[in-house]
Amino acid sequence: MVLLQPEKAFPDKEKNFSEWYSLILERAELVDIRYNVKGFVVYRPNLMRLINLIRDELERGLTETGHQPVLFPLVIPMSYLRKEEEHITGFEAEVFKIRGEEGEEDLALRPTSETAFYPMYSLWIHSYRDLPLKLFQTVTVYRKETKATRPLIRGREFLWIEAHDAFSSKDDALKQVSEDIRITKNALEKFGLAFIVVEREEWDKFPGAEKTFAFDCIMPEGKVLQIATTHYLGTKFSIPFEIIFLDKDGSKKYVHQTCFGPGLSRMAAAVISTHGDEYGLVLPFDVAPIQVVIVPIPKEGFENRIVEKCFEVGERLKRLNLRVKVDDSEDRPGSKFYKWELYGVPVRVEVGVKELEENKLTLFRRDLRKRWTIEDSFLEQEIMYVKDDILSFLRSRAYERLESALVRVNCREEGIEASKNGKIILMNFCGQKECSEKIKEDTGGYEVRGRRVDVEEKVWGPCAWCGRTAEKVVVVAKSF
RNA sequence: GGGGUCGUGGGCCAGUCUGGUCUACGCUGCGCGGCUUGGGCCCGCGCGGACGUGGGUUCAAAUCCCACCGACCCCA
Repeated sequence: MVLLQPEKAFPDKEKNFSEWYSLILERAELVDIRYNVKGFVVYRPNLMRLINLIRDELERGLTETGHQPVLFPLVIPMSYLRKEEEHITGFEAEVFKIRGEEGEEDLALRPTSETAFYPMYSLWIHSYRDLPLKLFQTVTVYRKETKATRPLIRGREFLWIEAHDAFSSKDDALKQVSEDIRITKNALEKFGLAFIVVEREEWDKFPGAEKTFAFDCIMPEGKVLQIATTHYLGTKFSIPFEIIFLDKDGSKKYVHQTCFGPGLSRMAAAVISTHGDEYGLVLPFDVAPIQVVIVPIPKEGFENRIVEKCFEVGERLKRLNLRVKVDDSEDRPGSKFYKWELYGVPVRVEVGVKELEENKLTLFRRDLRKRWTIEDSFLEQEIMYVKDDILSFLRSRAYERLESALVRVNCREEGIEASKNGKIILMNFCGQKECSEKIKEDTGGYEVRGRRVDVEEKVWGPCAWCGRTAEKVVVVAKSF
C-alpha cells in the first residue's frame, strides 16, 4: 500500500477542535449557518443522509424490540407541560412559547414530549392487556439555549428519537432501561464510537425522572458529549397524568414508565468529530451515504472504455447492496480525490489504462489514506473485507483515545493535575452535591457525570475530594 | 451569566485607523469555449456587491457615533 501525503486542508483537530469543526461543517457541506437565527442551522444533504443512516440503525433497534412509530404534535399546551412539577421547573426557562390568541391558551414548542404523549396514554391504557405500550417518534425538539450554541452539538432545534414506554411493573420498566442501553450500544458500535455509560447523580437527573442513564462520548479536545439518555420515570408522570390500568387481580394501578432519547444531531457530531482528520470527514462504512466512489482516470483514446469499465464495476458493487457513485464528471482526477476524501467516502476505486490493460483495479481506503492494487476478479471479496476492517480500525482507534484519556485519581491534587492535562477522571465519590461543586470550582469546570455502569467498578478508597466514605466510582469530565 | 473579536460578490479577504482618490482590490467560485486528465491543470471570454440591519453625524459614510441582529473565541 502507498501512503499519500498531499496538502492537508484542515488544522489538527486535537489542538484546535473549534476551528477544525467549523471548517469541516462548512467545507464538507454538512450545515449552512447562514440562516442567521441563533441556534438554528440548515442541515444539508451530506449531513441529512448521514443522520438518516444513523436514525435507521436506531429505529431498527427499537422496532426489533417491539416499538412502533407515531407522530405527536409539535405544540404542547402549557397546561399539559405544567402537570408534573419537577418537569416544568426543569424546562420552563428554555421553552419557546407561542402566545395564544384572545381566550386561547399559550402553547409550547416541545422541548421533549412526555407531556404530549402522556395525556393520550391516559386515554389509551385501560388494562394490563394494553401493556407494555412502546412507541417512538423521530422529530425535532426546541430548547431556548442561553449559552453559546454550536451546530449539531448545542442547537436550539435538534433532531432526536424519543421512545416512551409504559409497563405494568417497575421490574419491566427497569428491564426496558437495560434494553435501551443495549440498543444504543449496538448502534454506536456500528458508528465506531467509543463511549462511557453513567448513571447521573441525583441533582443531575432528567426533570421528573427517578433514574437517568446517559451515554457520553469523548470529543477531540477531551470534553465529553452526551449523545443519548434513558430514564426510569417510575410513576412520577403516571400519577399526575392519571395513566391507570386494571391489573389481572382487578386492582387499579399506575403504570411504570421509561423514556429514551438518542440524539441524532449529536451522534452525527460525534461521528464527524471522532473519525475526521486533517483531510476531512472519515465515515464508517455503514453510515456512509456513499460507500464506494469510482473515479475514472481518462487517457486520450481510451475515455469510453475507461468509463464503461467504471460503470461495470459500479454495477457489480450495487449487486452487493452497496451505495456506489461513479464520478464521471468533468473535473480532473486529483480534484475528485480531494473532494471525495473531504466527504469521507470510505473506499475509492480508480480505473485507468493501467487497470484496463492488466485487468486490475486500484483501491483507496479513506481511513488509512492508502492505495493498493488488486486483481479485478477479487473486487467483491476485497470490498467485503475492507468494509469490516475500516470499522474495526476506526472503532479501536476511538477506544484507544478514550482509554488513554481515562485516569484514576486518588486525591484532590491528582484530580487537579489530571484536569490540567485534559483527562477524564475516574474516582471514588461520596455522592454529595456540595462536593461535586467543589470539584467544579477546583478544576475549572469538571463535572461529576455519574456512576460508571458500562464497566463494573468497585470503590477502592474514600472520596477523592473530601475524604469521606465513598459510595461509588464516578466519571468526572468537562462537557459540552 | 461575564468578557473579547468580527460582519465588504457564494467562500476567503484588501480598503476602515486618517471620511472625498471606491464606478470597491485580489484569490476562489460560478457560466461558456478551447486544451488537458495517474493527487486541487492551463488559456480566453463572461457572471456575481443594497459594504449585516436600522438610525445618527457630515457638503460627503464601506470608513465616524448609537442601537439591534448574527457569527466566532475565552472565562464562570
